[in-house]
Formats: sequence, C-alpha cells, structure tokens
Amino acid sequence: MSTFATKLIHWQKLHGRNSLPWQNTRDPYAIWVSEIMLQQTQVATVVPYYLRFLHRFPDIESVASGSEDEVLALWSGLGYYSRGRNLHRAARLIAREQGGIFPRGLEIIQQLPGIGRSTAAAIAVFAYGEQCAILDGNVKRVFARCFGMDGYPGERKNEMLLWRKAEELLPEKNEQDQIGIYTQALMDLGATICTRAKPQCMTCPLRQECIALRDDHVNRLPAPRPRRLLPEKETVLLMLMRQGKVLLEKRPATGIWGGLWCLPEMPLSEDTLAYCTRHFGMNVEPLAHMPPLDHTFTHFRLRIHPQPLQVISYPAALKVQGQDETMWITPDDALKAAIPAPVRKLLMQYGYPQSGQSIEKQL
DNA sequence: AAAGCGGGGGG
DNA sequence: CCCCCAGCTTT
Repeated sequence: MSTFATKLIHWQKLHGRNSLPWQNTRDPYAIWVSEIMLQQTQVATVVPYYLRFLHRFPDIESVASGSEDEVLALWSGLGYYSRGRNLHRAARLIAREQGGIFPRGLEIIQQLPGIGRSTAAAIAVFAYGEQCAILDGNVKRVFARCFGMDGYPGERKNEMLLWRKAEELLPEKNEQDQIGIYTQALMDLGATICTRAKPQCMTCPLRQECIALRDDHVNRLPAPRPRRLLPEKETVLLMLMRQGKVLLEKRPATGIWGGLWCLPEMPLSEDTLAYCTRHFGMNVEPLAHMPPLDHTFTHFRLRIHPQPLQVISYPAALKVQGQDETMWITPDDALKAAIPAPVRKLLMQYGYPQSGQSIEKQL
C-alpha cells in the first residue's frame, strides 16, 4: 500500500507534464515569472506571454532596469495588472537590496510583493527543492474531492484545514528529493484529470481513495463560492482621432485597469460634445457609430459605449484635468502598449473592421 | 451567461 | 481579521 505522495510521484513520471517552458530549469527568476503569470491564469494562456516576457527580460536585472510601463505592455491582455506592477517592484527591490540575487527560504520569498504563501512555496520547491506545501485552486479542488470536504474551500476554517492536509501529505523522508515531481503532480492532476468539469476519474491515481468518487459527489465538489448578484455599470469610452492618432490617458495606479493606458472615460449621462469642450477644450464631431461592448469583471458587469470622434480643433497645450499623462498614438502602436483588453478590442475593431485578430498572431 | 482563479489592501 | 477587489478563459 503506497502513500498519497508515492502514487502522485509515480503518476507524474508517467502522465504528468514535463516540457512546459518554465520546467526543467532551477532559475528562480524564470520560475518566479511563471508562477506569477499562472496566478488566476491557465497554462495555455500564459505560454506565449511567458516566452515573450523572458525574451525581453531574461533576468532580474533587466526587469529592474526596465520601466513599469514596459512590463505592463508585455502584460497587456493577461489581466490582473497589479501582478505585473508587483513583479516590477519586487525586481527593483531584489536588484537594490540583494544584489539581484533571488532570495531563498519560504518566509523570505513570501515577503516579496505579489508573492503569497502558495506562490512562495511553489518557487521554493521548484527553484531550491525546499519541502513546502502549495495550495492553489487546482490543489484545493483535488483535496476537496479526495477528502470529501463539503464546505466552500475559500472559507477560512476550510482553508486552514486544507493547508494542514497539504503539509501532512508532503513526501516522506525517502522521497524528499522528489518534492518537485510531487508538487508538479498536484498541479497537473488538477489541470488534466481532476478538472472542474468532466473529470477523468477512471484514470486518476487517487481513484481508490477518493471520497467524492466513492460517494458519487465528484460533480458537487468542491462547493461553489457563495454568490451575490453582479451590479451592472455603463460608461462611454471616447475614441478621439486626430491626424490618424488616438488619445490615450494613463489610469491611476490603483483601481480598475490601474496604470494602464486607456481611452478617456466619460459618464453616460453627459453630452459628448459638451464634455469634450469642457474637459479637453476640443471641438469634435462624431464618426461612424460603434456597437456597445460588454465586459465582465468578477464584481460587476460593464457595458462600454465606444464613441469615435474626429477632432476638429484642440488647444495648443492639451491639459486634461486631474490627468497627468496623456498621449496621442497611432492605433497600431497603441496595440503594442499597456492597454486593457476591451480597449485593445475596440482599437482592433476600429483599425480592422470585420476581421478579429487573436493575441497569438500578434505575439 | 456564469464560474473560477492568489494575493493585496481597506474597513 | 474579514471582505472586497481584479480581468481574462472556459464551460
């Protein structure tokens, strides 16, 4: 009778993933970048962003000497931009205070901005072989099913319980050199077998001990997060065109699309032409109408009304109230900048009506 | 159309 | 502390 860890290690060697771009390295920097990108984001999405990021920023020193704007530009489309800002902050911190050497040790790693307990553990395991437990969304799902945990795994007491289990189940002394394989096995099992929908229980290495499978509760576990209904909001995004260029504003560092370049936002209640006169001192006239674009966040739904406008006249010194940074940029260049996904979509629709262009083609 | 995913920050 | 926030993909 082999243990939990032994089964997973054996399964990983036969069926796990072993050639992802961030595997087969012990470079803590490369592992760090991958783990940050993999927060909230699936492998297939991350791969092209990761390759591009490491090509431009091959080490901590290069990130630290690059601008936040450039980091965010490479992050554009990946979402959760505070991850990019924190990565940049942390790189500068490490460059300045640690001579560019990524720290060792779970607790130290966890003190870096953007790195919590699970991410720190993953880095400590993959880069240094430390005996640490991870607990990401995949692992929570695997555990909730395997142990038949009824409650919502995000609830405090359940999460504490899961962390305790995660630590108990770490490999025994004789297999501690396999901690990386074991950790990868947990991730891969959640990603390829113990999936949210249609899990492949028949080929699962844990099928003999899985409580959810035994009790036919696999599709009920893990318990879903308690929901509250989404508020809906509407806003206007102005597409001010002048000499083939569009006006972008840099958003404040915090809040929605923090630090990204965005089309100027205007309340739906205002009159467009009056707003442009008052806010920018511009004379404008409407261009071809564009249909509204719906964008969903976790906590609200946003209906965006794009408003393309031709600038007829504008003041010599464009000074926008409460906005320290604005720029005129061609839509082509804007697509290479740090812009949120809906703005990217609008600019692409504007530049290439009809055809949709996927992120992979641009990368 | 709805659900899921780690960590930071504010109340 | 606990609760809210963030943006994209998958189902």
